[in-house]
This record gives sequence, C-alpha cells and structure tokens, in this order.
Amino acid sequence: MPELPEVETVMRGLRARLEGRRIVRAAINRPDLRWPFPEGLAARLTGAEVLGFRRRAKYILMRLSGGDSVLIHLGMSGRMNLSIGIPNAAITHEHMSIEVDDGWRMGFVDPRRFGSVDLVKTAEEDQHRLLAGMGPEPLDDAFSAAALNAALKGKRTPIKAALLDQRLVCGLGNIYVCEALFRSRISPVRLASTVVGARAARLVPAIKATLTEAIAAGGSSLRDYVQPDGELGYFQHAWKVYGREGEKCEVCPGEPGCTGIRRIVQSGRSTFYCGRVQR
DNA sequence: CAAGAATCCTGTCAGC
DNA sequence: TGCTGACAGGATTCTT
Repeated sequence: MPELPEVETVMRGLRARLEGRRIVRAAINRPDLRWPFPEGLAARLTGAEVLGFRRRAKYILMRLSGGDSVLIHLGMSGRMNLSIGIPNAAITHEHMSIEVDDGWRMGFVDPRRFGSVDLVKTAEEDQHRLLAGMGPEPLDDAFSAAALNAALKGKRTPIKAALLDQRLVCGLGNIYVCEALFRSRISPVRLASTVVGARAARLVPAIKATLTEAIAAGGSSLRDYVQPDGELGYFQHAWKVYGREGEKCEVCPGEPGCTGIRRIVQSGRSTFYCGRVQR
C-alpha cells in the first residue's frame, strides 16, 4: 500500500489536475469500502469547487467549496486514476469517481476495499476521529530525536512495531520502517525503549531521508500502484533490504560473518534486515 | 493500559 | 493448465 511518500505523490498529482476545477459529476458505485460511504456524498461533491488538497499521515484531504473536506485513505490496494474519456464500466473495482469541468475524471480504485472515504468540516479536519490521535508528521521539525526518545520511553515492544504505531509517528509503513532501520543500522528486534542516544540520533534523520528520497523519486510502488498523472508505467523503487531475503546488503560483501538479509515475522508482518549491520 | 492476534477483502504468485 | 495455499503496502477491533 501507499505509505507516506506514495500518498504525498498521489495528493500532488490530484492537486495539479483538479485544484480550482468544479465537479460536474460524481458517482458512488457501492455502499461501502472499509466503512459505509458518508450519507449524501455524491450530492455534496456535485457542483462543488475543488479548493485544495493536503496530506496528513496517509490520508488525503480534498477541500471543497461549501465548507466540507473529503477524507480519503487508500488502504492496501487503493489508487487514484486520472483520465479523460474512459467510461466507468471499463474499470473494475472503481468504487467512486468524480468528473470536473474540463473533462478530467478521478477514479478511486481499490480491489481489497481496505480504503475509506469520509466527509469532515474543513475547519475540523484534524479533529476527525481518524486523525485526532495521529502522531507527528515525520518530516516536520517537531519530529526530533528528543521527541522520539520521549515517545519510545518505556515501550516494551520491538522498535519495528513501535515505528508502525501511527500514534507515535505517522506515515511510516512496513517498507519504509524496514528501510529506515537499515539506514540507521538499528536492529528491528531491539526493544524500543533502548533506542536512545546515538541510535535515536541516527534514526530520526534516517527516517526523514528515506521518506524525502522516496517522495523525490515520485513515490514508489509495488505491483498495482499507478501514478496519479495517469501514466501507465509505474515506478519501482530500489529497496535496500525490503524483499531482498538471502541477498547481501550493500555494506556486507566481503565482510566476515555476514549471513545475508534475513526475513522474519514480527506481529504478523514481514521484516527484512541485516543481522550483521543492524544492532 | 499495553501488546499481540484476528480481521476485513481480492489478487498474485509459487509450487505441485 | 488448474488448483491450493501463502502472502501482500493498513489499521481497527478484539483478546490476553
């Protein structure tokens, strides 16, 4: 699924194409995704002007004239398609779509239906139940080594699991946690409360750099991600450890005692790491 | 209260 | 080729 960089990329693509346009048509094609679509969503969309977009954590917020914002989460398999002239019937798993006044249409496609759509008053976006408990944005200055230290204090869980907890810091998912831990040379099985001092000082910039580079690359993807500008080809990121079980990590070749990148399961999710480099 | 497991759903891929 | 089982980027809700 889209993690922070992918959501940021999708949001920017939507902004570039839809901001300032008026919605002339809206369609909701099923009653629910993860939760029911909000009452009257199509009516609220139709005729509204798209004032702007922002991202918070892994959510996209589309601000409408009339005081409402649409809150969108892409779930595991969600993607946004921008196109001209493709009829609804041609697209499977397109659960929601809008068309704006220059003919472009946005389709929300989500086979697994873990995504969600809700309406929220623009003035109260951050008080929405899905955003209220959200941790700091990892790219904000407020996310510092000191802040991370405070958040990890007393956490009796592996650092891998802690970083996936969106209340602690938001936007990270399974891939970028693996990558950031490798970059900072911290073992994913290390107890979160012991990530202090030099390790915490390495981890914060590693997270920021990992995310920043991915955003710069235009977001990254696995098999079913489509760039929001409508291009068919999709970008495949070169992960350093994710999905590389058995390979040597980039700092290991020639080093004694290297067993290659390992895959383990932590709280039901795959973790990839190098046991020699990450401590 | 905190931490781990189960859960929602479909598609893909490896192995037989 | 066709079937089966494992697995997939999330995050809420349920159990322990």
